[in-house]
Amino acid sequence: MAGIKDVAQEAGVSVGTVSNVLNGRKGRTSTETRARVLAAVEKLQYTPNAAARQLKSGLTQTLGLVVPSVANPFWGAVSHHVERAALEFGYKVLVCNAEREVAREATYAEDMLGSSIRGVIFGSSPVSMDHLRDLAARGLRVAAFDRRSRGASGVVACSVSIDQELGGRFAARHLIGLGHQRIAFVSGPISTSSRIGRLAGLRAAMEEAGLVLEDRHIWQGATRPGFGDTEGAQLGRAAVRELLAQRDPPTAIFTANDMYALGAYAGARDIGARVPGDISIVGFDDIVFAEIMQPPLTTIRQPIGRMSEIIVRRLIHDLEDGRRGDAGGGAHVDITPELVVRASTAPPPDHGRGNS
Amino acid sequence: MAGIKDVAQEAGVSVGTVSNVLNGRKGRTSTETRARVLAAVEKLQYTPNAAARQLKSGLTQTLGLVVPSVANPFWGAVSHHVERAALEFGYKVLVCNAEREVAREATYAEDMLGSSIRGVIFGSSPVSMDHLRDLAARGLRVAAFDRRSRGASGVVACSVSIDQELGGRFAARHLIGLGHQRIAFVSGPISTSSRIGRLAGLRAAMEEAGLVLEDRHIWQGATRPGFGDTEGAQLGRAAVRELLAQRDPPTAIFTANDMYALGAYAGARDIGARVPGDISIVGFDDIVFAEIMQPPLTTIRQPIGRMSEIIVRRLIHDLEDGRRGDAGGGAHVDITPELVVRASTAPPPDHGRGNS
DNA sequence: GTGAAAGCGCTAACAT
DNA sequence: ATGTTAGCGCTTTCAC
Repeated sequence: MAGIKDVAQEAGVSVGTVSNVLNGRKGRTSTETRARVLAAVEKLQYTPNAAARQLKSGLTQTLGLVVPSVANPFWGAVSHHVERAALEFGYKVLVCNAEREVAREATYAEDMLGSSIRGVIFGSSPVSMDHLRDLAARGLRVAAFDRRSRGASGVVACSVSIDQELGGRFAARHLIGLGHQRIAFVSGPISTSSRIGRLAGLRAAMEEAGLVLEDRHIWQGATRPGFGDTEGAQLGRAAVRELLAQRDPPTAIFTANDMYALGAYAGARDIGARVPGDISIVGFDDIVFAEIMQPPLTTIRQPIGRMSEIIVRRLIHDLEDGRRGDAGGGAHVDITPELVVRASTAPPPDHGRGNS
Repeated sequence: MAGIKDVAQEAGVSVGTVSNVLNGRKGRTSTETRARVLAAVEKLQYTPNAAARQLKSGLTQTLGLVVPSVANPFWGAVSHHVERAALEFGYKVLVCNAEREVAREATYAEDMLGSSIRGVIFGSSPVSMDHLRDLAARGLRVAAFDRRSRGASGVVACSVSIDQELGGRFAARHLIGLGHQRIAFVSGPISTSSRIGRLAGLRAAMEEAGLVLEDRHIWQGATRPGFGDTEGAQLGRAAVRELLAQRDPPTAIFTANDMYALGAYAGARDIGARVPGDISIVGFDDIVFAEIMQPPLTTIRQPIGRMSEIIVRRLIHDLEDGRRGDAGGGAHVDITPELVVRASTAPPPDHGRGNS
């Protein structure tokens, strides 16, 4: 591995000069020297050592992104958009897959601190606020994606999310408008603000319509460790089977994300129920597969391209302003979600016979 | 950010001692000193600076993983498994998303070289062998996943892949056994060894059965830059529409991966063709969605858990043995793929009327 | 315009 | 058992 010294020697100049042509202001080296240095760099296949560079300068042009599960294409898409947005500012992004395990999230955060990464975007996940507070106290700029910075002002530098509750309302109103009265909520652990919000929206809209969301219709699956890839789909599948086995089964299901919804399709098929004939399903996120599924899934879309851009811009701005503490502390941007009606929803089977 | 000096001062010892208790052999510090140091670390929330540490030691416990597209859950799953396998050896993995762009792949590789990452696993993608050769020459250990190290012995330290051609044969034989005679191949650019191999297997099996794979049945979509997330699905969708519009349309389609197959479902639906009634579809990879789709997709499974483990183990072993050059140069492990028959395949529509 | 030299935070010899 | 010190490869004043 060639070092800067080798380059300097090869070009017959000092290391300082090499460093200058490589990243000092333009006017500080003669065209001729510069050419010689560049030639040497080329010849020696020199790659600057990032560790040394950042040790000296103390900062990295890298953002961390912690996502709960790469198995969910929603987060794959988020990674993609965040990466793209960061690139425009000359930043790289280090994507960490926490697999919805708090311990891994913590480990990664620790690593980042040690890697001079100064800004991290957390995707919705079960990490505790205390933990984030701790990180923030140690100098890490924390941003939240798809997760509200509730309460903890000063901890989260900025956050973006859609209005989760509104998303829940959109789904509920659509279903209620179709004539559904017994709507179930299917989710993994309801412990993130996004899931809590979605459920709250569903409940609120139902109550406004004079309906009640029964406890037995809130299906909350446990995340089994190592469930990995198939988690969401498996959970959704199991949920439908159990829900439809009830005495007074729901006629519609609203799921915490599209993965559960897709799994719900499989569950419905398992027991011979048709979507949307026997059971209507509304998902959340609008992942690529939503449109391709048969029937195409009605879902709540999150404009992740825009959201990614906003969070990246804010975080970097915040980082480079360098002002600690209160500055933009807790600035939250709320985005309006969008209901995408496709073919997984229809009036309930008994519609027009027993109701209204 | 507290440094090792602060800790030393707080604990009333020297930096060397702190370093020792943090990572020197156990016996070299008194229990009492160790306790004081640890207390100081705790109090100051000290996090060792990774840059400095690796600058000194010269090596990182980090592997790079370059995947062609996080939008394809197959690669999401691979990331997951590689990460898990690496963790067992105490390694982290830096996942890079090349988006099937050679330039990005190159940029990432450059970064890794600069970050003291010494081993990188490349997922199948269109990078040129020359480029890899260059990286290898500069000291990076290169491993290939799902891509054969054809020709270039000495460049790729190790590689794992399924026997692509055999996979193609499995798909073809299944289809031929069902009575299909006109089988199409749907893919993006056929430029990776994996795709080339799959196509070759299809062709070989057809020829063995006395069938011919017509050129017009090889649908090779161009990857449009920025097509991003939906690339595969979109391509598959367009392919089916075009293929079925031909005068003598294929009765079955074998796709280069499941994403294309899923898109193909949508394309079939667009033109009112039923799967498998009017057109049979066989995918490749067996991503989570394959089972959930309606109808469940017949596909060729790659045992990625096992493959990830093998490649990680080999790469790390190779890295730690430190022997340059010939050592295990080009060691390739071939895994047998598996045909998973589900419901997207059936005899061709005219079966029993015009044939055999 | 270019060279010399002082560290960045840490580890590993080497003293004590 | 602990302290001292010399760098790792680079950037960056500061002289020349």
